[in-house]
Amino acid sequence: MSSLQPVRGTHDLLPDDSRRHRWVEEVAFAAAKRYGFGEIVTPIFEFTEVFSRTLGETSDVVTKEMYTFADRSGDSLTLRPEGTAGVARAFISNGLAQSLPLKLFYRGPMFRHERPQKGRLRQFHQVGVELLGVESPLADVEVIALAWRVLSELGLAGKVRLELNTLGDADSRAAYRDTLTAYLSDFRASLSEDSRNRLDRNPLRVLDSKDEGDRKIVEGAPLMSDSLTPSAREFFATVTDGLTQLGIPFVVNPKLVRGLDYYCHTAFEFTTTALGAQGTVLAGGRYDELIAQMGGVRTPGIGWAAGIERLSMLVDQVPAGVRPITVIPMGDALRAMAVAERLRRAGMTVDLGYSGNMKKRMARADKVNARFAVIMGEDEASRGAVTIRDLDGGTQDEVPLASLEEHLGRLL
RNA sequence: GCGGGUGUAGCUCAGUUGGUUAGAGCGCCAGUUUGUGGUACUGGAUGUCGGCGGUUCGAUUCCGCUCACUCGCCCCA
Repeated sequence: MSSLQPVRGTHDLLPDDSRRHRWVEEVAFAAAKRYGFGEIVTPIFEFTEVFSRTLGETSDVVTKEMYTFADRSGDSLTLRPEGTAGVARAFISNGLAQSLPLKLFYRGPMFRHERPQKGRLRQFHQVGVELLGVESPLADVEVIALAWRVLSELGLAGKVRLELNTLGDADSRAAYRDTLTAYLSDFRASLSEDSRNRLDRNPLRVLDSKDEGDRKIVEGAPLMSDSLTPSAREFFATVTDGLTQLGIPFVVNPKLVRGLDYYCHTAFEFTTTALGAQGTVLAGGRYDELIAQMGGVRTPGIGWAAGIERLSMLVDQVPAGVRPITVIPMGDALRAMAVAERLRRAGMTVDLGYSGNMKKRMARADKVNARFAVIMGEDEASRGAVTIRDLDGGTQDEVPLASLEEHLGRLL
């Protein structure tokens, strides 16, 4: 192992990648703000129990994917594998039950010790939202609408598909779990080994098994929708009606389940076929019992998270950045830097080479995609002037140095 | 964590049926043009042939291990 390689599953974002990454992040944040969300920034590590108690002791994330370590005082800490648990913890720590409903947006790195693949990293980045304190299914509709808005503004509306399901309330889930387990147990011997394990630990997961034999068995399985209590059924109907009224396309997938234990009622996923095995691009659901489970006052919540790397791979092109102005000195480089400073003070983006003759500096201007070059030659200097060259048109004009900002301002 | 594929210059890739100085295109640097770019032409630099070990007179080429990436499973954003 070479120590000059990045750690497995981590990645450097060079300026071009970074521009794309930030753009995705900013589009999401800007949309969230329009829906009334504010940003929350929580630590990237927490006490281990923040995650182990909320995500489910048996979930894969907790049992084998967390970066957990003892710090110098012996506390067990964990690099966050997802964002919701930390937001829930912050909600309790800060007594935010006083200010409901609460709309929070977050972004940043997450860590999971998985086997890396395309679209699956050990340090990856998410944007996400949480809406806390609203019992009504209208919250579900609005939060999904925001997700759809974000994806649309990233130009991905045609590339993703919204799948929706309900996991019901606690009573519905308990009832369904029983009937499903009873059904699957009859086929125990024919199930795949993975699914036999799932049957014991989290039977709902058998539903989305990819094993051929399992799928046949699952086809005949009882559906969640048959076990729903009347109120859970009505809740889900309001969500689907709401999405229909807002013109957001979706398909109900009765086999859609969630990996993390805290979900109930609405579960949804935006998926794509363009990323191989990593088809989920944005996913979320409702978690009414999470905060109570963590020891806070029972506060319903719903949210989603999206993987920035996965979104970035789907995005065709990001808007170009600002084109700079290049200042090219023929003689006194310090004088040029002073002029560059003047232009920057006036709000302009200015590139200034550090060396080279005129030809070199012009070539550099081209490479940084400069819009104009300000040429500071000795001839012009003697007249108190400077030349502005239009790099697209190839034309140039001499203007007084004193009014350079004004001239450039007109041209830009 | 399990199974398959790949690993040669900054990038994309060719090549060596095991044999002396390992190639192309793009990019980079310099020049044709000592005050003018994006084109063209000329020249130049750059590789522990992923790493370690083995077989061999000799390995970038064969074998083993390892690391990384990648595809599928698992899981998930």
